[in-house]
Amino acid sequence: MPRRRGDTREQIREVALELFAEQGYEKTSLREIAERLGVTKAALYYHFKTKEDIVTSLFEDFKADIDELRSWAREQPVTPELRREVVRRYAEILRGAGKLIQFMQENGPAVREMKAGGDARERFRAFAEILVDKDASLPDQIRARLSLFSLNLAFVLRQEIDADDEAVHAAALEVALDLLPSD
Amino acid sequence: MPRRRGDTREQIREVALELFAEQGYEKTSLREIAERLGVTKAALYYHFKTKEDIVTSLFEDFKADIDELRSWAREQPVTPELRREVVRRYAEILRGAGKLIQFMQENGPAVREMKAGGDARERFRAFAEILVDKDASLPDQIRARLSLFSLNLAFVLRQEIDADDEAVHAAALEVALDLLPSD
DNA sequence: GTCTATAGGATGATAGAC
DNA sequence: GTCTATCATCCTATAGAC
Repeated sequence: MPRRRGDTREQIREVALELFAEQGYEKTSLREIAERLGVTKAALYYHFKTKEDIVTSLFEDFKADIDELRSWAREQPVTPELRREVVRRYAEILRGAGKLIQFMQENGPAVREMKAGGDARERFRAFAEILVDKDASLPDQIRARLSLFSLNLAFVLRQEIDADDEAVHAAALEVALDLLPSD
Repeated sequence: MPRRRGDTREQIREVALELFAEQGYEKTSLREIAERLGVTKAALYYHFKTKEDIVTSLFEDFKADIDELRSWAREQPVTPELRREVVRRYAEILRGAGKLIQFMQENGPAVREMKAGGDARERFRAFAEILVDKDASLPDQIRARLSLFSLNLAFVLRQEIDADDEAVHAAALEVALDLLPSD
């Protein structure tokens, strides 16, 4: 059965993300990705210039979503309600990006060294500055970071807590909103 | 200048932890560790049977501290004050283990596959069950996990927030205590 | 677009001399 | 305890045929 035209690139992305999230970036070889797809390594190199290029491609949609949210937020006056809305929208973006978040979360050293990873971390950092005043107390600074983190963490906790994804997600969002400065 | 007797094993541990935390487990080769110490790879293999064995050794003190805290906690009646005290003592244990925590945190896939790593994660999981009732609400479940996590996270945030380590640590502890169920 | 074949190198680990 | 030398295996990446 032949692969449908234009499908291969997308299939590489899917399999790569799956493996990167599951067993890590370094431990996942291009040979393994190719084998799962029933092609050779050389075929991968036709679609992506390097291994890192696959990661870059994986981050693209996520980066675009985050940038859109950030530029929207920049146009609004900073109020407690804006902050809550930013967290809600951020949570919505994360929903579709579970494996990417897990990959980012659990492959710090590898991600840090890649351009796309550094960009994503920088975006994450920039969000914290929307959620809390620069001169807020240290505990509030930490709470704001933890708020974003609680959403990321939901993906890890789902495996540990016995409850369905929808419920965990809703609960994580509730916790995240509680962690914002009350002003 | 000759190395002092019995020092080499300890020096290997120090350099390895430094590199594992900084650039990741997989990206750190035994050659690199040996080079930093001015010895050869073969010398490393005299002190440790495998690369994973170095990690096992790194986790040993931490595991002992955690086990002691857990068995102490088991003998106490579960009250809100016990929970707060457990978090305080956990925070104290983490203080001396910054790089190990960072390594654990940022090398999920590698750590997960190693016996010592799995043990450490299991201990972490077990702590959550002391901090919150099994039948507590889902948000409270998440908050309890996030409480422990906030302490871990302090080590990462120190680099990002402009404040001295002592202050960040104290603030992280305050946030952690706030996240416990109020009962 | 996908293949075979291979370059060029690093890696974890071991054997055996000193 | 530390060394030299080596093994077997894996890796990313490329050249060139089909």
